[in-house]
Amino acid sequence: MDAFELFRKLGAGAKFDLKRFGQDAARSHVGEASSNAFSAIDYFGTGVTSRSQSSPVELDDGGGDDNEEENEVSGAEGKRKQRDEEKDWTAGGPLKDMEGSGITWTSSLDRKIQNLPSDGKEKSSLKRMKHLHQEKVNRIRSQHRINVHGCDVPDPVSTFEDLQSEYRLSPRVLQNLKDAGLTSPTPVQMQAIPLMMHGRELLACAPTGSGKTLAFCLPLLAQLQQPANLGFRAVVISPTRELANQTYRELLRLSEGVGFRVHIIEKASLAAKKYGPQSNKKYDILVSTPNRLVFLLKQDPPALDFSSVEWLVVDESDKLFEGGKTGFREQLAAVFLACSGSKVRRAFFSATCTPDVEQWCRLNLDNLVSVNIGHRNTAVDSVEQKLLFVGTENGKLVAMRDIIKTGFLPPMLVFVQSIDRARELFHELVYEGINVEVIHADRTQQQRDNVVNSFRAGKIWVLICTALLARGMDFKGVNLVLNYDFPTSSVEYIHRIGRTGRAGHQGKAITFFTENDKPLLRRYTQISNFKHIHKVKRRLENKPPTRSTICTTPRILMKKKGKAPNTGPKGEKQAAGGEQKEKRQSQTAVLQQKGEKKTKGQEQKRRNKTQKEGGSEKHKKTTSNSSGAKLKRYCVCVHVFIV
DNA sequence: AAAAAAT
Repeated sequence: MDAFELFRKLGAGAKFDLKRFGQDAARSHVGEASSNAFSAIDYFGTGVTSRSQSSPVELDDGGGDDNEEENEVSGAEGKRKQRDEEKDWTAGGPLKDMEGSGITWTSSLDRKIQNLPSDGKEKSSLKRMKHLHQEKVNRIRSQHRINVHGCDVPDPVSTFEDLQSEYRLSPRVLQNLKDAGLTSPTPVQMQAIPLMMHGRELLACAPTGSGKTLAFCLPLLAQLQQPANLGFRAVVISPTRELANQTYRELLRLSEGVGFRVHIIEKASLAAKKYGPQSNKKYDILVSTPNRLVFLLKQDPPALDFSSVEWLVVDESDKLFEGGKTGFREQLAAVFLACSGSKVRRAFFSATCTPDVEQWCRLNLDNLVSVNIGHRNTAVDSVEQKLLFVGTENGKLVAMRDIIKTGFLPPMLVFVQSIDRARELFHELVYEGINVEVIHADRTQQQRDNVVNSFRAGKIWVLICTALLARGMDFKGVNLVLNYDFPTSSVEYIHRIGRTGRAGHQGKAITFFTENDKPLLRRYTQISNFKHIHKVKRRLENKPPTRSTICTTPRILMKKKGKAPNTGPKGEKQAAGGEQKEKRQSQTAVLQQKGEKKTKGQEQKRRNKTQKEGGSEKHKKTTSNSSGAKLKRYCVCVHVFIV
């Protein structure tokens, strides 16, 4: 097996994480179950939801990746019920209308059947038609690798137009879809949209870049129908502000001309006035990270009213279910509690799903439907994955410079493990004459926003980032994801490389690994023979080295964490600033060597602009060295690929 | 294990 093959395994997760992480997750929550506020029974047993709990349906995801879980349905009773329910929906049995939704689930075929005269002979032929219809539905599902589990599952929709005819999606929204260049639904959209339109609670698991955002945004718009002055009727929760913002923008785009009021909380302090209970202006849809919601809900009186929420969407649900002292889990629980309305429905979406999340959904959601697209917890095959042995930390830098020098097609995302390492790598690369930026949670929101915008605009070629950007972010045309630091789990790996190869496009991912990462790699892949990987190492070592350039580097990269004692955040920043200043001069020197002369006037102009944008000057200075035009030139003159 | 998340 060569490195490539090995990596396939890593990404495709054959033996990779499923059981291991499943067990880990289960283990880490054992102690919590009784005390954690999110513990299902404590939490929802308090009569917060008045819905009748249908008996849990055994969910067999077919992947066999949750075998270690105890089966919740015990005894013959449960089994029988499950069989009955399955029989019901696979036979395409008649369905109840959703209360109050006014939407009939009945398919067009069923309507036809109802309209026909019903003597005995007709009936039997109709039965046959129904059977054929069900076969067709099954074919569509298997063709798109849609796996559903649950009872009374509506048919998937094959076109967006069907959403208009069957679910009264506004024509304007349909037009907005078309304007955005979206012509037909992706598999997760085909199945999840009808489900949400029927008010069904669901857990949807679909690969990165497969259109999950649209899969919940469309039904929100379609089901809320039109703006109402009721306060928030739908809430979407995301793990990062960047993702929340992206979802918000998506909702704005889709609802353009429909008059929905979509909102995102920018500053919690301003939030209360804007749409607190006493405010006149009522928004329909809210997108936010959870903690600021908790903050607002906790105020006395609460600055937020979630009593009219009809839909609560939890994006990246496995992330938001992370427990522990500092995890999101408790925050999520508080938000759930605040949605006190009787008709609140919940939907969970993610590319990866832990048994933990699934079990919670199974126990707590009303008549859960679980949708899985393809195999669970796998990397998308539209990403060409490569694994590169670089020996040591220094080797990473060598290989990184090699990639930059040999040529690559920007933009590229570079993932590192920690904020410190992000800073360090940025300092290393700032002088390479490329457009590099860095983003992590320690930067100001203004800086973060600027970086994301510039990256979207193609002004940044290399963006160094932490896990902040690992999930959900949809940057069009990221050509390469570089895992500079080895990901700490398969789940993280899947999300990171999922920033490329989206929406059917091709992408590339390279992952560096060192001697130190081997145990991790071995653990993930259960591979003990590194013979072939050493070959890769040799190849790298035989390359005409760019070694002369690394002599300035090790000091920083080898630096141990927790280095300077008693430097608070402030002291640290100042120190970094000083360092930066010093280095900026040397950078200028490099640039001039390369013939990138700039007049003083230009320089000043740029600086002013930078300051107006509120970006950090040190960063902006490097990125603004190059405009879009220069980027193009770069793309042309460097040859496309690497490694 | 680290990152992210309110003011």
